[in-house]
Amino acid sequence: MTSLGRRTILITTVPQKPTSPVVMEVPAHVVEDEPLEPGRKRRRLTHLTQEEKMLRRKLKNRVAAQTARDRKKARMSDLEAELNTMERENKRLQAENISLRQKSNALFQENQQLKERLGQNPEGVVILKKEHSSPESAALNLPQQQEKMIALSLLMTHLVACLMTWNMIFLDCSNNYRRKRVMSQQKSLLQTAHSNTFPCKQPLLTWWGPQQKSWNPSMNS
DNA sequence: ATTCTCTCCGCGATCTAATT
DNA sequence: AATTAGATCGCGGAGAGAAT
Repeated sequence: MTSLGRRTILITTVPQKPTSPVVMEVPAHVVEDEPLEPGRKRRRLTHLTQEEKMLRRKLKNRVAAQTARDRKKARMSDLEAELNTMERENKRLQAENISLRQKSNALFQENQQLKERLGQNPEGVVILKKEHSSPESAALNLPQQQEKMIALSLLMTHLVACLMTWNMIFLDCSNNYRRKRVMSQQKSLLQTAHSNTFPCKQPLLTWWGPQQKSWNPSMNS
């Protein structure tokens, strides 16, 4: 226990709105806590009267309520920042997806044209006849076997390119799907911030504290 | 001037977990 | 099991600013 003098406690939590701050006269020994003994989490208040306990309770509750509000505000602020970041990323990925689809279509068209020029049948078997040899190879006087090899390697290159492009699109789509699911989880978290039936078993966010950007509690000192 | 909306705050009730 | 300190929730009052 410390001094027995009375102390004026001035509580102003919102500096920009200093409307009628609560001024209370509280005996110092009611609110001034000595450090807890090691291992102990709660202090005994046997040295206080019932009235002092009520007073202390009100004061502590007031501070706790303000702390809880600050904590909630910080959580919401962090969630909103994260939501904005994810929305921007989603837009970027959608644009990239469109661009990749366009490239894939262009490559597919080019591949079709090359197949037609080579006289390929639907099963993919190349039928090269002497009268179908290209004017380019005729001009270069390339042997028919050599022309066949070039045509085959061109075909293979384009097929591999098509395959890679489609693979990229598939991966991109699945990534987008995963991101959308995370975003919807975040939104539902915003809506049920204080619900007891929290849907995620593994919390996505770290707990409120000095490690967060928005840590700026307007605590009563 | 009055009404409406938003934000902040304090309080009582209730819940949770530590302590006796 | 009962008690109790601390945390959280929901409500209502007060003030500020916008809308009418």
